[in-house]
Amino acid sequence: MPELPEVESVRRSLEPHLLGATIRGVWTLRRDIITGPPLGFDLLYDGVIASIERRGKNLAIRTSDGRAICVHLGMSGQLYWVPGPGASVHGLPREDHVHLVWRIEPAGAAHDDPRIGRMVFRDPRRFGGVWTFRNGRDIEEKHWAGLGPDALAITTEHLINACATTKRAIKAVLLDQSILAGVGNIYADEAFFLAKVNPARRADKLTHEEITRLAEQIPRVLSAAIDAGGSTLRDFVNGNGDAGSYATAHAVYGRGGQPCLVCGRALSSAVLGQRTTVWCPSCQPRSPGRARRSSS
DNA sequence: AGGATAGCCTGCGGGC
DNA sequence: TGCCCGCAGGCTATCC
Repeated sequence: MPELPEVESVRRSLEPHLLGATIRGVWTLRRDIITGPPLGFDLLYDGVIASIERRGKNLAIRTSDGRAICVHLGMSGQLYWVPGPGASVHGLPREDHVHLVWRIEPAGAAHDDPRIGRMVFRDPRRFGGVWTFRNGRDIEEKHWAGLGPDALAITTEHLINACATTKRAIKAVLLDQSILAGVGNIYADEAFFLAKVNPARRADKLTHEEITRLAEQIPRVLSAAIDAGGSTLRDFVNGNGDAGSYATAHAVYGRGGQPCLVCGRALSSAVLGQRTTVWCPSCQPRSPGRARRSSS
């Protein structure tokens, strides 16, 4: 469930705790969520954190000596800060499904400095994971090489080109991280509604006007969701344990059968691109340019 | 080769 | 109350 806005909320909330601080301890409670060398060294032990970056739904944490890790939250992953000194899972608010813990101290901290804390990776469903890189450049050059541009930086031209060469439904195209990185099921449906585009339409049959509207609405809805701290449906929290409020703004996601907020007609729901998809049959007609009745 | 599909995994809600 | 089933979903592997 964490999509671009949720991952960005995590990034922003962790950044002040991490930058310039040193990793003084690493506890691996579940090794099989790690891809790559799994030693403490590979998980940035003794490194000074230089940056925490995001591309699509991925996070990269880099140390000043060139090491780096990539964190992906999958759908139930959490990366959060627990203030205060402590080791491993001892004293954590939730100890189930915790897979990795880092002890982090800011520069020059005394042993009881309140800025000391732990960063915790927790992932009940284990669709997420951590990738280690002794050479941090391998993240862009290898691990992220197959990702499309970040969805916040989408251009109309890029989307037009991507749509021209595929017969897939536009919904499947937006979910394809090699075309655009960061959009998942929630924000895809929201962007389709705002752009008045039917998600089942074949990508190569879309008009330039429709693609232009999508290219405008995708970053718009993502930015609005970031400003709200993301969407919390069940258990998403940012790095400080705070829920996001954007779920209250969802116009279509999770609202199948309920009235369209614009026209009042019942929203349709169907599986498309392997994902439950919700849209308004009146506001997002199958034929562009003219709204008409259609069977749900 | 592009595109569709199965599988990974746990928690939760609905139905009985 | 308790059990079983279906569903949720990002991504990879595999099949067609």
